[in-house]
Amino acid sequence: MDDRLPELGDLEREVMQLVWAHGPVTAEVVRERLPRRLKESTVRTVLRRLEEKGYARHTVDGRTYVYQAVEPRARVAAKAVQRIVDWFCNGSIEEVLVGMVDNAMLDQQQLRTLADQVAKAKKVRGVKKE
Amino acid sequence: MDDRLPELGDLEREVMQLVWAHGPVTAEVVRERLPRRLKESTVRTVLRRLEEKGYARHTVDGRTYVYQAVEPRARVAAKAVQRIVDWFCNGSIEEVLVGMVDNAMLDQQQLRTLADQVAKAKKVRGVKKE
DNA sequence: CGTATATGCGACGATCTGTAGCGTTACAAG
DNA sequence: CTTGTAACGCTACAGATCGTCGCATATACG
Repeated sequence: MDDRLPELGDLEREVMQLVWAHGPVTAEVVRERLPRRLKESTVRTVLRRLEEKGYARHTVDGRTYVYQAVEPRARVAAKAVQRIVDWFCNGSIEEVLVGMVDNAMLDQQQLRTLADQVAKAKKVRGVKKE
Repeated sequence: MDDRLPELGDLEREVMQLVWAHGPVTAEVVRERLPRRLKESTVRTVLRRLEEKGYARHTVDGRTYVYQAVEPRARVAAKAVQRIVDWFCNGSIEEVLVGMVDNAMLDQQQLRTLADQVAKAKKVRGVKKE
């Protein structure tokens, strides 16, 4: 229940972004969307590694592999943050938040607004829950 | 004003924790505090790399190097989080927070409490500012 | 059954890390 | 001044990642 996903390299993250952005995708689609022009095999290797690392999963359509994210972007981001919190602050989220305010990345009002939005978001789909 | 600190390895992070925990320290002190028994040169190398990466800085006391953190732990953690937010969510902190609530790492009430604590913390040392 | 095409595998060089040996230098005692 | 000692930086080296491919292979389709 606590799968620690491995870190991603720059290209890997870039590709993962595409997978998240454009629903299920094929290596070819990813290749087209990428800013740099990479060889098909490069893209496929990245996709495969992404799957090994647990970020993506594929299904076969004819003879084509279609990849899609295992977990939504927000959840993965949240886990990454959790890891940061563990590494640096013994799990004290508060310390991090304070640091962010300190660093002017976020102010109290913003934080409060977030709390409201989050509450609302949760309520909206809170019933079905997973 | 936007120095992106490089990532740290496990040992590097462990050592950095010690630097943060026990004020200015020498390689010897770090070595003693570490759980594993490493050679002095190993510790020195890590400390030096930590300095190259911008996490620590040293001053000379006699013929001994005394290391201390460049930035407080909370600020570094905050930057790390900021990076995550940029990577995964186009800078939308909200999305991450929602993800955390979703992931049961934190609930709305906790979030609200944090907002209060943060506001208070800021007020306490808000005047003198840095 | 042959051809085109999508796939996996293996590889290579660059970088990062953990870990340490070693030559060098500065300071204190003889 | 010479020498022993302690602290330092430098260089190294093996193991893991990552970005990037070339290539042999498998397979749907005509």
